[in-house]
Amino acid sequence: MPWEKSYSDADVLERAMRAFWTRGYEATSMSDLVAATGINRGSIYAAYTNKHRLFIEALRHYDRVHRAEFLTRIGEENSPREAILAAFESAARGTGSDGSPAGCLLVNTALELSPHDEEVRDFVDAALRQVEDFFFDNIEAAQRDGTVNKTIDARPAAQALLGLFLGLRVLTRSKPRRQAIDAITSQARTMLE
Amino acid sequence: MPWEKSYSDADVLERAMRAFWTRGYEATSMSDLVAATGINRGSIYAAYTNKHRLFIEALRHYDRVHRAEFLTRIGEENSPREAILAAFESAARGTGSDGSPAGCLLVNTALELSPHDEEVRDFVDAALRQVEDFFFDNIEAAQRDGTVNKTIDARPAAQALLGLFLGLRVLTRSKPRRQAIDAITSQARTMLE
DNA sequence: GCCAGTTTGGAACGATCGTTCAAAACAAGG
DNA sequence: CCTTGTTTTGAACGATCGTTCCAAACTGGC
Repeated sequence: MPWEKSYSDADVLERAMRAFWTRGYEATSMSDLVAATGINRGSIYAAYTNKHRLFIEALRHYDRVHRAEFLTRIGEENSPREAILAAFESAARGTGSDGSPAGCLLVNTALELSPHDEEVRDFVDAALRQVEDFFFDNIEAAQRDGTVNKTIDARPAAQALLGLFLGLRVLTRSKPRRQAIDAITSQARTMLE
Repeated sequence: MPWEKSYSDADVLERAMRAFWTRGYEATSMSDLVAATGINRGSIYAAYTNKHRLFIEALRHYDRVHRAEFLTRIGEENSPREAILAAFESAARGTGSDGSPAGCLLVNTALELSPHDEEVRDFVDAALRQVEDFFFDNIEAAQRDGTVNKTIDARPAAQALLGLFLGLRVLTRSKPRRQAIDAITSQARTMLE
C-alpha cells in the first residue's frame, strides 16, 4: 500500500548487510544494493540518505544480530566455559548454518574502512571490546564455578582470546584449512586450563 | 633517455604497493596510482597490462620484501625462540620503523579479494603457510637448543601462533590498544614455555 | 470520486572509473 | 641528419559510479 512503507527495515538492512559482507564496501555499488534489497533507488536514498549511511546502518544491524544477539544466545545456552568454546567453534565453521558469507563483517570493516573513517573505527572498536568483554565475563564466571583455572588473569586472557578469535576470522574468509582452524580452537581450549 | 626505461620497477612497485596497502584494492584508482608512482598512465599499462595485474605484482613485491626478506632477516639476527617473539613485537608496533601503512597487505588482501579471486587466494594462502612454516621451523630449532619446551607439538603450535599473529594484524590496523596488543604478544611468549 | 501522502520506476546528472590511443619528445646508430 | 624504437604525455573513450529528480501508480480518508 503506497501510503505506508511496503518493506521492512530489518529485511532491507539484512539484505544490504549481506551484500557488503560478501563484497566489501567499495566493491558494492548502489545498483548492487538496489538489486539485493529489492526496493527502489529512491526509497533507499529517502530512508538512508546515502551509501555511507546505509553501510553504517547495515553494520549496526550486523552488530546487533550477528554479534550481540549471537553472543547472548550462546551465553544462555552454555556454561561459561563452554560458551567461550562455542564462540570459537561457530567461527571455525566459517559460515553460519544459514548461508551467511564467510568471515565477519566487523573484521572486514576493521581492515577496509577503519583506518580512514573515524565513525566506523570507533564503532568497530566498541564492538570488538564487547567481544573481549564476553570472553572476560565468561572466564570470570567459569573461574567461580571451577571450570577454569583460578590463577589465570582474566583480562589479558580475554584479550589473547580476542586475538586468536580475529585470526580465526581471517583464515576462514580466505582459504580455510581444517588443520589450522582446529589448532586454533584447540589453543583456545588450552588457554582455559 | 627514451630508448630505455626512466624508472625502476622496484620503485614503481614499492609505491603502488603502498597505495594499495593504505587504501585497499577497490578504493585505489588508476589516477591514484599514476600520482603515487610518478610514472605515466601509458607506461603503467605498457608494463603491467591493467590494474589487477599491477596489484598482483605489487602484492608479490610486498610478499618478497615485507614478508619473506623480513622473516629471513629476523631469523638471522635472533635465536630461534627470539625470532618468533621478534616477529610478534614487530607486528605489535603496527607500522615499521619507516612510515609503512598500518597492518599487513597480505591480511587486508585475504579479506578483501581472496573470496572472489582464486589467483589472489592461492597466493595469499601460500604466503600465510610460509609464515606458519617460519613459526614451525623456529619452534623445532628452539626445541633442539633447549629454549622451547620439547613436549610441544610444533605444527599445531605454529598454526595457533599464526592465528594470534593474524589477530594482531587486525587489531593494529583498526584501533590498537596497548593493553590488548601486549596481552597477545605475552600469550605468544607463554605458548613457547 | 477526488484528494492526500508515499512508493515506485526509471531517466538523467556530473564525476570518475579503467582503459586506449595517437602524437610529441628523445637519443643512439647509420 | 635522418631513421629507428621507446617513452612520455595528455586527450579521449564508453561504462559505471553515487546521487537527484519527477512523473506515474496507488489506496486510504474525505
